[in-house]
Amino acid sequence: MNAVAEGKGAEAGSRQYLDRLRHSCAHVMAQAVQELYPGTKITIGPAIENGFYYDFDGPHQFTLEDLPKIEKRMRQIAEGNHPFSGAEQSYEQSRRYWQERGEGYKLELLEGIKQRGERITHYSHGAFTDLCRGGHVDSTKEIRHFKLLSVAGAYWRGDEKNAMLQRIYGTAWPTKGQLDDYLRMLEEAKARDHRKLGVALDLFSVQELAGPGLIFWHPKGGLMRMIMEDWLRAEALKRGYQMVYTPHIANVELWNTSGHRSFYKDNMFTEIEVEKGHYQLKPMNCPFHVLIYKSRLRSYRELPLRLAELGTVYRYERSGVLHGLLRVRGFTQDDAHIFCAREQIESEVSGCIDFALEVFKAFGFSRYALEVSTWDPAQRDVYIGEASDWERAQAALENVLKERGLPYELVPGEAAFYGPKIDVKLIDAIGRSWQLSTVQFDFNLPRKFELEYIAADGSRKTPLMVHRALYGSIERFFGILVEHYAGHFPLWLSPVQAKVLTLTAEQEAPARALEAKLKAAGLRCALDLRPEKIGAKIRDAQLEKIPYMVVLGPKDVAAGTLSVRLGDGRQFSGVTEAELLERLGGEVSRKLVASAWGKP
RNA sequence: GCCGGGAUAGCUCAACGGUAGAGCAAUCGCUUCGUAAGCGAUAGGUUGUGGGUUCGAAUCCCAUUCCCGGCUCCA
Repeated sequence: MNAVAEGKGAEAGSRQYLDRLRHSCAHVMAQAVQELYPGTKITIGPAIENGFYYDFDGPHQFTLEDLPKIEKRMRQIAEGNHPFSGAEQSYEQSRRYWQERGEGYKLELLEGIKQRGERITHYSHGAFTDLCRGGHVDSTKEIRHFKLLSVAGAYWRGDEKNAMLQRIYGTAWPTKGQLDDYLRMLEEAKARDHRKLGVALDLFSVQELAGPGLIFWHPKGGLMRMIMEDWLRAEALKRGYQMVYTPHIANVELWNTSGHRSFYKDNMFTEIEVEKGHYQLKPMNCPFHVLIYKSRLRSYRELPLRLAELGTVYRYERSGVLHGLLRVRGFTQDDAHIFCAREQIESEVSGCIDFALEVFKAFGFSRYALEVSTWDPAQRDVYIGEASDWERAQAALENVLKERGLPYELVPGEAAFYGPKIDVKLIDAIGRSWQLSTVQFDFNLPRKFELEYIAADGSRKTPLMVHRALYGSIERFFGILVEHYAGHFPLWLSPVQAKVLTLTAEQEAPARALEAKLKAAGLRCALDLRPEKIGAKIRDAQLEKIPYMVVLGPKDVAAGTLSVRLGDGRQFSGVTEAELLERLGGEVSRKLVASAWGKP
């Protein structure tokens, strides 16, 4: 047996070290599980984004209650200070080893390794050995700060035709501080969960009687959505988009022409029969915008033609994947399709990126990650369209980002079959990333629908089509906003911007007058006249996450000024009505979150 | 769809084979009070739904709907 050297150049805390630590932790977990639950078969146990998992198959059905026991055993193993060591094996050696132990999944993996002609290595620590390509820490004693998090089902090799395995997830970090930070982040994420806040703030609901994945926007959520839509429409018009409306269903012939009936069939709701026609709910808006384009002969002078719509689409999603507002069956896309000439693609893509950055800024996202998904030239046949168009479009996508100095990741082979794209992942307030905005080329539909325009030289040409969505889905974007702000929305989005709280019944008249003035100034204002103590009124307003609380008591009325409390608890006294109005108005127009306002 | 876990008052939860309860919210009174919960009363439930076991089911069994954690997929 030849010892295998591990590449351990990377320093502690690096991505490589984290992966090694977590993967090592997975090995230790596999050992603990096999000791505690004899007869459990091991499969694979990789490091992932923030931790690791191991998939098992066995007679014992794992539950959350098992985790502390497994953790305890893991600690004992880790403290044993067992070095990790690897050794190359012959195929025969390895096969015998796993056969003796009845580890069928390992034998299957071994066959794969053999077929690919890769080295077969076994890695061990203490009494435990795994078929593994390596990547471990030096010793189990480095594994100290970890926690098992959850149990879940997972298909062997991710294929639903295969056996369902049991997966245990965990997280591991080099220091206690990092582990605690991560666990705190998970707690924080739980507290901000848009599904919880959606109920607490009365924003939206899902109704069992209506069906899963269908969203009911309540008055407060609906108002916020309206503000988001109005703002986006106004921005779109400024940028030369033209708003359109299209139907929610269309004859199946449309979907046959577009190709959706073949490549998107599994995600479409089934047919509705009406008289002699068959119709289907739209899963995408694209073909509708294409039909508007095609409604008459187009000239190069009209290009770029930017058609935008807040288009509601319906997609059949399998019941198990639905998730609050983030994954639903009916949702509204801020969809636009830009029809342009080849020489216009760079400026159009640039305009889309510009618009996207404006959206992020407006909603307080300062961090994002960009991905350019290109084709895999080795698989030429799976893609539609001319190679020259692909190359040109991909170059345009990259050039725009380069010119702006925006860092991006190139992901070859990730393009849709109909065109390359830029995806934007937003990073929210607690560091999680969300895929939202997308700018995609579509080489399919212009061809399928035989789109054309008359060029300057009188010839007929096929336009290029760029599909772009910035919010992506209003439902999803809204859900992310709720979590990003933890329900403390900036003033321009807050359903109730200010609430006037009276101390005693004496202040009713001045409070009503103040409310009227704020409303006249276009602010969304509420009034709390209940005969409750001020502390109770403050508490209720805080729980509603109202950004401005205006307290009106006898002293304020006598002085002719107001006492203002901000959502973050800061208080200001002696504020005049004019100051309050100016402050609120300025904050709304500049889309700021409540910030410094002199000294309390 | 699949694996696992759930569903009790508007919300958060208790009761786990023997008459279904609490806090908050709601309603009605009293209290007029200075920055996160004043006091009292009232009302609110075919325990998600349908079936079964049992003298007796929120509790045990089966089916079903929806929700949650994942797999897969994605806006």
